[in-house]
Amino acid sequence: MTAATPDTPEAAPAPGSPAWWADRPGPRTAPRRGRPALDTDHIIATALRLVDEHGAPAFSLRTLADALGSGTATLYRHFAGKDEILAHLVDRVLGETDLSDLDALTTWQEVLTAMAHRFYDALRHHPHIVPLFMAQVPVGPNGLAQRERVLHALLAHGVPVGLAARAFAAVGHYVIGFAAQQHGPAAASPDTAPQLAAFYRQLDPATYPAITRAATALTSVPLVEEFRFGLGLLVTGLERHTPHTGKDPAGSRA
Amino acid sequence: MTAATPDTPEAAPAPGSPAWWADRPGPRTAPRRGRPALDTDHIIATALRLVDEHGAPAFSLRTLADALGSGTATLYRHFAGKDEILAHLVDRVLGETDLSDLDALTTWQEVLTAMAHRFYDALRHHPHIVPLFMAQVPVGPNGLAQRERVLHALLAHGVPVGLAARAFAAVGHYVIGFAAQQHGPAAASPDTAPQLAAFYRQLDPATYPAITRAATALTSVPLVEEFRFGLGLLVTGLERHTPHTGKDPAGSRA
DNA sequence: ACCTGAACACCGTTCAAGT
DNA sequence: ACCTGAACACCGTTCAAGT
Repeated sequence: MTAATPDTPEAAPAPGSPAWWADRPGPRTAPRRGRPALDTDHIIATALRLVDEHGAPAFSLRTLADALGSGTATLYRHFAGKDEILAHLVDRVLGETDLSDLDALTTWQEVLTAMAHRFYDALRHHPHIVPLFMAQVPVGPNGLAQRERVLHALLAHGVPVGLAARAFAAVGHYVIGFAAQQHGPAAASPDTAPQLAAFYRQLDPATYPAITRAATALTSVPLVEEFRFGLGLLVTGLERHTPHTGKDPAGSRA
Repeated sequence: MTAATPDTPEAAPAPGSPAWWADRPGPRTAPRRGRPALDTDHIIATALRLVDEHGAPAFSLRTLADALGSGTATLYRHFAGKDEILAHLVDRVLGETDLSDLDALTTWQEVLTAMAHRFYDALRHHPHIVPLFMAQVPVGPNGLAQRERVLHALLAHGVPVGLAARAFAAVGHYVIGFAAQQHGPAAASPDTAPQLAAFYRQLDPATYPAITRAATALTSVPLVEEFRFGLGLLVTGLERHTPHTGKDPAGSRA
């Protein structure tokens, strides 16, 4: 906050927002002396387990406190409220994605594709968390670390910096949108595609001719194949914007 | 439910799910005789206004009933519960997008681009609704009508049916992902991009060199421009998959 | 000093009592 | 027959009272 935004009251930044994360202490781990009754990491890990097992609607501070053998008031000694706990859940899920080997890949296309698939896998592992990714760019410590790694790898492969940033954003949006609609919490079964196809085919072909045609044609296309397809579109489109593909062993200016 | 899914209890389909919409009465408008104290459309319109004005967290059946001059119990005579009302909200927002002129466009590229921009505009008008698009494919009556129109237009321009379905899905996922992260309810200001850029630039360049480089390079890129960029990637990528572009007046085999 | 039971003002949902 | 006030079992959050 240097000088801009003069008349905004900005009473308190919303948990999960950039301004809020900016006020957090860094990635240091043990801020409290002695042994607090409850460990912050332990709280978040338990919360994630509860959401994974019983779904977000069943998650409450009371169930969390019960699982920890504590009371709800105790949670407020570690977090400002429920929203803050949820923001930490999002960042923890992002932290489960290992992108440390991204620099070893040989083309920027592989970097983007690997990043998309691993992010997608993390979201698939925690379908009930997906809605929490809505509504803001995840800029917690883990989210920042991942973003840094991907951008670094793209830049290392000669992708112009503006293109790298927009490519990261476009792929990220695609992955979140895909995971949300195909693996969201409302999907009781691990694979809703067959149900959706059945629903489309059951529609009246007279009123929905194109939908029913498409549904029949799409029978038995695995979800991961559809994911790969859309991702391939983005990568292919990006190749048109790069000075050279990055695959070519002979640099353009060597 | 013909024969499959033998051991699933499937007590009641979740509101908004395909199975749930399948049980809804069609788009007929006046199912009740006489004049009910509360009109269904009026309830949804009021609910949408409340969510738009005060945000989803502040929306409750009690505030809705108050705005209608009624009691919460009365709402249960029109809807099974809050989730059902929210599912109708999603479909109503989709209904605000006018796609009736899609057939007049001359290329499938224009069809996809127009569809994406109009869908995006609808979501921008109702940022608090965006999270509700998570977790399921919107298959309410309006959602189906839009899907039918777009698929029809794509097929009319010679796009193979399998490609049309996957193109629709990929673009839809991209739009939802973009709108969710850039215009979600947590974004108090109408344009969070400057805030995000400021946040990135304030980071320590030593620990986040790539992010800070990218943030500086991306200063003053309008959001709509970034949206257009990712959308262009998808359309460009799709052109590689089509037998002929549909723009070229001379067919590839004439 | 640190923790927390119990209360507060809500919430979605139900149902017996009203008309 | 239709509607709904009032209750039910929750929720996130707070704070005075405990140790």
